[in-house]
Amino acid sequence: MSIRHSLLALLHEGPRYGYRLKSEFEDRTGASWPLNIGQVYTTLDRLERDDLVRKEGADGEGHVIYRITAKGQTEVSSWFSSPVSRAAPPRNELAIKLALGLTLPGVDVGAIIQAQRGVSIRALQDYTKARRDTAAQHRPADTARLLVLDSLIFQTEAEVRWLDLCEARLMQLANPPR
Amino acid sequence: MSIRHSLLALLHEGPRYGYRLKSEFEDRTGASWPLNIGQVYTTLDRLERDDLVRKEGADGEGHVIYRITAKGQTEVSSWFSSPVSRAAPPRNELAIKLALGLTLPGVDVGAIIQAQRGVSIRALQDYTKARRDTAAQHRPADTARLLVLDSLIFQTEAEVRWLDLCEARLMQLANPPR
DNA sequence: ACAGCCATGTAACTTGTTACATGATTTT
DNA sequence: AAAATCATGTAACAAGTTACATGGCTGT
Repeated sequence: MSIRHSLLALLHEGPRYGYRLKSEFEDRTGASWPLNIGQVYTTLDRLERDDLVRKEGADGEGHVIYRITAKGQTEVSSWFSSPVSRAAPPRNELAIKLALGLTLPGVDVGAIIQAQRGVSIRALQDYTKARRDTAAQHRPADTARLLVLDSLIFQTEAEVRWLDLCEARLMQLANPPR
Repeated sequence: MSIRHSLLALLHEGPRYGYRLKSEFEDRTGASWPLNIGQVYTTLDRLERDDLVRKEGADGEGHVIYRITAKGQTEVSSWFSSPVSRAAPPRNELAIKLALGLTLPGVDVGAIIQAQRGVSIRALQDYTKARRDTAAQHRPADTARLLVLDSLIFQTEAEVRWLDLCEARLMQLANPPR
């Protein structure tokens, strides 16, 4: 539901055409989450189907403009005002992999942890570099991109620390304290 | 692809029937990620379609048994031996919401942050309680469940700290340093 | 008798993803 | 002249989710 709501939120600011929605989304969230342009058009079709936006012919330059409806505005407001539910957190593929690997014979969990730590630390460096390269202006879009990068950095740091903990717990399992 | 691979991984240990796969998955990952039983059967159908498992009539008790194929075993091995890619991290709905909210007029980002912090801290308490209640035996399945809870705890802690940072950055934006 | 778990499935649906086709305009 | 970007769309598909239907078996 992220893309759906994101496009709707951007349309809340004013009528836009598809390609511009893609640009604006990426401008605000950075290159971390690229948005396939095809996805934009299919999502717009579905938003229109659900009466959240209306397709309007063409503007001066011949662009196909979409305008948010009253129902769409209600939807955006309720999206922004309701917190992201932590009742059913998204499945964490890494955690699942380690948890299952631990209980299955013939899986070298230690090797998985080490390989993953390498990947995560490299990702962390990339994010940190991207963060340095992001203009520290005080334009909202810059701040937005910084926040997204910070979020990825925090998440990845937590992942690395979790991997360390897993490794420690793994040793406990190998040498169980009597 | 998580569920697909999880079921395949469990079948790697030996032939199973659908309902048992659900139980074993939840036994190892805890109640954090419930697995809808319907999902198990549809996923098994698709695994069979892709020649990763084979449906075998019935065992002694009349259960519909699935057995992993050679192709399936290859798939499981490559899943366990390849790290989770951080090249295209899953979209973080919370980060998107804040980033967009920051650039849009009429969105009270401060309120979002506070509401979200409340939700996250409550989730953190629930996870911590669940962790205390989880048997600290040295059975692999217990360790697995502990690791999953630790993962959720680490992630949520990181989220709370990130929210604090967002709040601080928000004030900077409101009172830009000359 | 009733609730709850065990057990198997189907149908309809959602979001998201990719590949493809097409063409105009702009930059190198 | 060629490459890149702007711009719109369609078709096919994947994974995941829910609701529904069905029935046996077990414990209270």
